[in-house]
Amino acid sequence: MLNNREAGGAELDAIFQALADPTRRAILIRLCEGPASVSELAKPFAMSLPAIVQHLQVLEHSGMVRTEKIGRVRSCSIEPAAVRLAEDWLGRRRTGLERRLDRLEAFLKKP
Amino acid sequence: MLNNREAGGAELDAIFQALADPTRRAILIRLCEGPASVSELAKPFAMSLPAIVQHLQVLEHSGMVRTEKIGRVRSCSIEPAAVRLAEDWLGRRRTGLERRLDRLEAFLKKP
DNA sequence: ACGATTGTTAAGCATATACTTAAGTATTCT
DNA sequence: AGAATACTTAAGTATATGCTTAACAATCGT
Repeated sequence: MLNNREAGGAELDAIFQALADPTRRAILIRLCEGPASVSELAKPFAMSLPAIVQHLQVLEHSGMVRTEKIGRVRSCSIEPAAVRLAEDWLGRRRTGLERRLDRLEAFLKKP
Repeated sequence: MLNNREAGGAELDAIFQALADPTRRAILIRLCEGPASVSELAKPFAMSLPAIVQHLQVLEHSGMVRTEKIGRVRSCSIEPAAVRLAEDWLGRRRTGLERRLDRLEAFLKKP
């Protein structure tokens, strides 16, 4: 049987899982502008603060967000390396596909 | 409040959700090699056939896989456009981040 | 010290996910 | 026709997810 290492491992599980929710994607978009506190992040949403904290935990567990508590405020920032992990996985699929389509094209063009 | 259009919409929900499972990612990897039937796809896994069919339904709902039944066999193939949708979303985050880091760098280098 | 701010913890709930087994349907082969 | 193949459908189950409210810390400004 295939294990999940071949498909990219538990790290990608957590990353794509985190990306699968629109609230979490919106949080990531916001964090691309720069670090923010929990309540700053929560402000745009019609959702309780604990709900946002839970989303942040999912994002942190995925490695795409890092948080640090200073005094009473927790500062959240994005971790580009983890984001790139997901992008790279998709990129590898695409290049695999392109290779295959090139071979197909070459085959069809044979004299 | 932010709606999920700003975060990319329900289409991305389904795509990232589909990507969040290692079995489904392994199926996608296999489909990059070319189309396959349901039981061909199922063979590498220690899982019942209905379980694989359910994974395929998730993938199909995400738009990343297209299936067509011919006779008694259902042929599954990958849909590169949907895969690219996810990659592009991540790419936009990265370029946003890079722009920001460039601005930061420029600021730090000011005389 | 006191009150406001900022976040945390816990419990509960409704729905969704990832499977299973058992029984069915449609095709193809002989 | 009858048996084998390739799914399909249905029903059940265990765990995970996305929220909620209520009550509890910790820290900061005055």
